[in-house]
Amino acid sequence: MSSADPLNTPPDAVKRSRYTHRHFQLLRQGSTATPLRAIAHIDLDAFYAQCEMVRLGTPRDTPLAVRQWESLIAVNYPARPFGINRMITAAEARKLCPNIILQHVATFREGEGGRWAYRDDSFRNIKTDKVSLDPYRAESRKILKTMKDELERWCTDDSDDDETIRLIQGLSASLEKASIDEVFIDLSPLIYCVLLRRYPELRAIAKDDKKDVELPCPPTTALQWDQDCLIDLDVQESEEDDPDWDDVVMLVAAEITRSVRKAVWENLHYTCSAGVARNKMLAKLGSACNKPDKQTVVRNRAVQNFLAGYKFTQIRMLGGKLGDQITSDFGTEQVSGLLDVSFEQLRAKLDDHTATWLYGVIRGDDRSEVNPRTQIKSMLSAKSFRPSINSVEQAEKWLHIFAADIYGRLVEDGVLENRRRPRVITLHHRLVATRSRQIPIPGANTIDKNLLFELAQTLLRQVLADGQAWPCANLSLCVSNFEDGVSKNRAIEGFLVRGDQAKSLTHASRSRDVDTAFSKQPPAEKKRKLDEKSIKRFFNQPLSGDPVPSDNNGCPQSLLDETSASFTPEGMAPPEEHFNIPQYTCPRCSKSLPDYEKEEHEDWHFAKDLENEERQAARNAQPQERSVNASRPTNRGRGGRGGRGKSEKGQMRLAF
DNA sequence: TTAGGACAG
DNA sequence: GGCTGTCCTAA
Repeated sequence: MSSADPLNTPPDAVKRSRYTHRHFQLLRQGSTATPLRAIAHIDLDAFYAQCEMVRLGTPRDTPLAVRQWESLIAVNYPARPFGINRMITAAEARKLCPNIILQHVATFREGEGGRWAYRDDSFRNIKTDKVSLDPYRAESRKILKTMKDELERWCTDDSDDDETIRLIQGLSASLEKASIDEVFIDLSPLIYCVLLRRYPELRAIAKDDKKDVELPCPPTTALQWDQDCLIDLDVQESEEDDPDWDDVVMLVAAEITRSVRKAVWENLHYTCSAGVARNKMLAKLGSACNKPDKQTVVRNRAVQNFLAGYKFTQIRMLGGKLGDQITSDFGTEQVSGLLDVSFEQLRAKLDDHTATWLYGVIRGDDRSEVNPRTQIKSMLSAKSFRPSINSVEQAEKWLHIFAADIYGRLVEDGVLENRRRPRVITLHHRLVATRSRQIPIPGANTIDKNLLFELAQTLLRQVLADGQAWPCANLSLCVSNFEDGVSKNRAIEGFLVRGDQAKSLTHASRSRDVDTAFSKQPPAEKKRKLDEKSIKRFFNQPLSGDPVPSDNNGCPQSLLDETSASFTPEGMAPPEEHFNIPQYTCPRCSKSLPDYEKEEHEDWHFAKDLENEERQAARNAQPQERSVNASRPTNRGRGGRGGRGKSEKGQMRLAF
């Protein structure tokens, strides 16, 4: 796309953008297909170390590391010049930097209730204490909440006129918690808002039906990049060229990202680094480029240059066995080395999906969605034994601690209020190889420490009966398969009965939470023995040079069409525009509806998504259709259903 | 549904 | 290396 040569433009022609009205409109729903998409990856700098600095009030320039037994699990930036990293021991760190603060993580201790505490002597008590990462989980929730609030601020502006309000109503950025210290944010809908406000010429065409007409060029000849780290442009590109809309998009994305980082700093005193780019893969690589406390922008015109410098094993999903196999198959670890390999050659060694994905990803094409997941799907409490333990009594002592740990976390998650509860409990046991046993958690019982312990005990007995159990090197207890509590199910069922098409889906809403239901993958055809299937979560859409969208989330091209009758829920849409009542524009299908029908309409989308999900699963013989696509709009729908107070309240509490 | 593995931070 | 967490697949 960056190879389009502006010099080919006839000198007397009006200069047009390379991007069309359609590309711009697709920003609105965060389509993966638009080249104007913008994703941020934000990564907390040495997160556990920062948590301890905040908790202890440590000056910013003081070296500090977080200790877990004799290991270091996080090292702050001031400590790094001393040669301290996560590979060395606490004793070695002390030698390298006598003044370093070595803060041990909080621990549970046998016989001291189910509460963790920071203890001066925990590192001497590896045999009786169990690590607790709860303080970091709590800080992570606060940070996410702060980020979410700041993003929310970009959605509304007091100076917005009615027209703008109508166009941007209901839009928000989706935020994916990728781990305890990382998030992905799909900034596309926010950028749509900002561009509409700042460039009235775009507003004028928002209603235009000539979607494939190029946009006018941005009314600027130079962008102010002085606050960000920029990746250099590809060789054939020049900073002297006038910016196009994708450059403007990146500039706004960087501005929003900066404001999110600023909010986290000002409210909570955490620094973070960020990458801004057109997709998750590039954003993630970008965030690691300038640390700490900086952000890096990978413009579209810099992508080839940026990627050429990487080993492909640094790209997500290629850091393991698959990356190793590719390295040996093609005799190179470099992205640039793989660029010389033809698609046919890739296909000769890899299955079609992997080959297609790899071919795209090393060229900067990644269509994976930002999945607005915030709820945790499993909780695990684990302990490694060195030396190994050798008796049921010892094992059960740990089961008590695991049960207390998990119970405490479940309480924070809302078990007491019946919002969510796990349905399965699993015990993992490791000798040399690892073995596990799982059983359902009886739905009739109230979950408490005792129940968890007794179930764990049952599992332990099964494992013991199963074969050799001692010595045991590692034991862990995990609860998973969460289901939503009654309040939420009632909400779901309440609207499921209105739509005939959704009736068959009742079980889906009952049996798993929304996130799980929509991230399920259809089975695919047989693969090579090497497990390369996990890669499929990146195959969202067939790769194609054609940027025209082919969303398969349930309202395909009709997203932009006024004639989306076939997707209209019976009796829900007004037959015509009602100009004198407040209108709501659905961010999913751009349909205008009276405000009072907003909830029902969103519920309908939700039900439709469930249905599509089912259909996708049934249609698994078609490898190009990935159900991953169904997840984002659905979850977006969830976020938008704030009017349905009960479910949303539960989610907020759970998430943050 | 169950058990186990890959991958990541 | 220890402790999490997510997603996927074979049976």
